[in-house]
Formats: sequence, structure tokens, C-alpha cells
Amino acid sequence: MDQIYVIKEVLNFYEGKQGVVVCGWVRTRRDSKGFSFVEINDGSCLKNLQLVIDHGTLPLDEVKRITTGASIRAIGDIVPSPGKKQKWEMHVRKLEILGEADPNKYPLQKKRHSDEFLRKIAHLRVRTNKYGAIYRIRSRAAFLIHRFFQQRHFSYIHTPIITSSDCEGAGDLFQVIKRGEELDSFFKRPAFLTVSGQLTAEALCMGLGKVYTFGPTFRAEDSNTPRHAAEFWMVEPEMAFYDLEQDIDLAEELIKYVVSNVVKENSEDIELFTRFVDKGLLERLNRVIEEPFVRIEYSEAIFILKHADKKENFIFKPEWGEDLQTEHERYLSEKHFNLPVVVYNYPKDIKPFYMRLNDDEKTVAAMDILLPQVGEVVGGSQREERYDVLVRNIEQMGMDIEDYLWYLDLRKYGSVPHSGFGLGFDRLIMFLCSVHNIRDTIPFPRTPGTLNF
RNA sequence: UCCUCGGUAGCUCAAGCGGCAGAGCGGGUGACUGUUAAUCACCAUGUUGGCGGUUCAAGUCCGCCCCGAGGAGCCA
Repeated sequence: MDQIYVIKEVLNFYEGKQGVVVCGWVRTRRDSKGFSFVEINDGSCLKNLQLVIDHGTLPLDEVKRITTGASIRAIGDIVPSPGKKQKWEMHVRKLEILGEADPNKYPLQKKRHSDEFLRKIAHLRVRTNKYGAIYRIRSRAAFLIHRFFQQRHFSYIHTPIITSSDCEGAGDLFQVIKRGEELDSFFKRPAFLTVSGQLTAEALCMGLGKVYTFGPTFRAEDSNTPRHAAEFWMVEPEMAFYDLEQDIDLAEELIKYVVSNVVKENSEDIELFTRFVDKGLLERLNRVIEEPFVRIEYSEAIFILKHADKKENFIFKPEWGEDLQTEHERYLSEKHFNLPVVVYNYPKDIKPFYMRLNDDEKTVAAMDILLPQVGEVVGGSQREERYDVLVRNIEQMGMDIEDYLWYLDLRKYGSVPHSGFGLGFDRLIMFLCSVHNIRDTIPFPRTPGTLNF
């Protein structure tokens, strides 16, 4: 079998080449007298390869079966194109139609479709320019996350998908049962899908030093918004000996690393979004790469918001001790600073039990990173490493200490200061592609009331 | 879960007060052309989301349901 070249390789040839094999899906065909132009795409890059088919090589009635959406394998010569829109084209010697696509029924047109329509045909939308680009960027970003951590001596760990208790202390969990049996028949206790790998990651960092998990996470919250999915992907690093400031430094560095390298390595795809989806995208990405993130304490944020309330007239009045509302976050990251904003040192009463109590005894060493357009993309904290304080927290929040004995062991034997955060991967993709609905960054999204494909 | 808006041809949308359901794109056929969102001509396309109600008459008004979008809460 001949080697199959991907279109990305072919378009980077520095000289012509004979007898090249390419495969792909037809985007469009234009017939001329005596020959036809066919553009195919194979997903390796945004660009199509133009095939020139002489009707002497393939009779016209055969050529007419090459319709939009059909799949083909072609062998031919790569030669410089006289046309202005492409450097190389293929003069086809032999062409085989692998699978036809009835043009009366194939749902994808050459023209633009709405995101809502494409979501209904999620199994086919990958064949459009926009969704191909989103998934290529998603792939690249995932790889860059691994590269970032691996270069910094982190170990990639696999935390459980099936868990016995939830991490946040509350929240809606999916329960795991053996089909047709009692709730706890299999594990002899209730079992759930993970909402975070943090607690087990903490255990592993107390031995491996620096670790990260990167995997699917599940939340059964009935929240129907463009930013929530029932199944999403989260990056969760956990670092021994890191304090909150080092935690924030790492998160900022990670976001800058992924954004800058996607801009470099997927420049064609980013250009597509900048041209056709959001003119301000590249500029916004560059700002994130070049400018330091704004860092403000929660108390400062409340101060700024209270001041701004006179003009903005927020629906929820900012008040120390209350969580920041969506309108507050948007004001800070989009209007006031127009930059990524890190808010840290939150009141302890609105944060979970494992966050480290600050010396003021009122706040904890927590931090959130807010991105313009997307909102909260990172949530993290320095963890409470003091055994007594942690026990008190668990008791005060009415949780069962029996469930956390192993977690408390980490504070009993060689406890160290440590920190970590969770980064919503799909939300980062939203930011990178200026996609406004998380359902469009996940190939087959799961949301309340929707479980297709 | 709550609030708001929407559902009409394959797609994107139009159809003042209830009165014969339309356009562009896409598709088909033909012409022309190293074309490239090709161009030109002609042709076809409908259970107006579903069920029920009001009416001589419902895409349009009323009720219930389904689906989608935006906003809110919660969060990543």
C-alpha cells in the first residue's frame, strides 16, 4: 500500500512530487469544459487541497458522483498551481470514490450554518471549517498542558473516576450503580462520579512533589447556561511546598503558555476565528500573553464594586461576605480592568473546608481567575495543612470525620504547605476560539435534558 | 430550577388588523468558464414543533406539552 500523505504535509512540500496518494472528504466541486476542480479536506489542517481531474482520466458521469461530503482516495502529481488561491494542486491520475454522499440529503452546505443547527448534527459538524478548527485547537491545548507540566517536573497522575465522597462537601453528584441492582450493592457503599480529583491528588503530591490530573469531571447540577456541562474536562495540579502566591504564579504561567503556543502552532485556525467569528480575538489573546494578570484581594474587589455600583447599579449589591455574582465578575474582568483578574483571600464562610485559614481568621487563601468573555476559568487555594484547624473545619461544617480519616493522615504524617487549582479546560477552549457556548467546544456535549450520540 | 424570546422548504429567514405560505442560499437540469463563496438560465421543494380549543376561516388568537436560544442561581 502506498503511503498516504495528509494535506498539511502536501501543502508544505518545497517542490513538486509525483505519485502522491491523498484521501479526504469533498468540500466542493467546480466543473469546466474538459476537466473539473475538486477541493478535499482531510482534517489535518484548515486548508483544502485542490484536485484537477481531466475528464479523459475520469469520465464526466463518474466525476458527477464526486459531490460535497463524499469521500475519495486520489493518486496524482503535486504541481505548482496557476491559480492565485493556492500554492500547490494535484493533477489526478487515478481517483476512487470511497463513499458517496447524496447531495439531496447531505445536511452540510458550502455556506455557513448556525451553531444551533450544527449541534443537532454533532456527528457531522467536525467536517466544517469552524468545528474542525475548534477540535484541532482542543487537541493542541491538551497536548500543551501535558508539555507544560512535564517540562516542570510534574507527574501526571490518574485519580479515580468513581469516588466514595465528594470533594466540595456539597454539590450534586451522579450516583454509580450496577444496572438493575440496589444502590450500594457493588461497592457496599454509595458510589459517585468524580467532581474533582483534588483530595486524592493532594495525597499523591505528598510524595511525588508536583502532580497534575487531567480528565473528565461530572456535575449533576441542573444548570442550563452556555458555560456549564454535566461532563467536562478539568486540569488539576497539586504542588507540595507551594503557597498561594506560587499557586497563582503557576496558573498564570500555564494559561499564558497554552494561549501563546496555540496562537503560534495553530495560527491558521486562530486566524479563521479572528476573521469570521470575532475580530478582536487575536488582540485579546495577545493581551493575555503579554500583560500581567491583575491581582486583587477579595476585599479590594468589593471596594471597587461598591464604588462602581453608583454607576452600574448592580442587581446584586456587592457586600463583604457575599460571593461575587456573575455581573460583578464581568465588571471586573471586562469593564474595569479588561484583563484576566485574579481575586484572592475570600471570606472563609463562602469557601470549602480544605482551604487554608489566613492569620486574620476571617479569610482563606483561595483564588479565582476570571477571564474576559468566559468568566471563572480557574479556582484554587492553598490547602489547610494544620491538623487541628482542618479537624475543626470538618466539624464546623457538619461533615462526618470518619470519611476524612485518610485525608487527615496527610496532616498527621509529614504535613507540608501545599497548593493547587482546577482549570476548566472547556472554558479555556471557549476563550481561545471565542466560542460562546461550551456545547460547541465539546464534540458530544452532555447537558441537563440532553444525552444524544 | 426561575425569567425572557423563539420554533414556517434541506439551511437562514419573510408573511400589517385572523383571509390563496414566500425570498435568498443549498439541490437538480442545461449553458459558459484554469475555476476557487464561480457566473447565467430554467425546475422542484411544506403535516407552518405536537395535541386540543375559539372561528365561516388559524402560521397568526387561547390552553397544555416538546424542543432551542439568551439571562439568573451554582460553579470549572
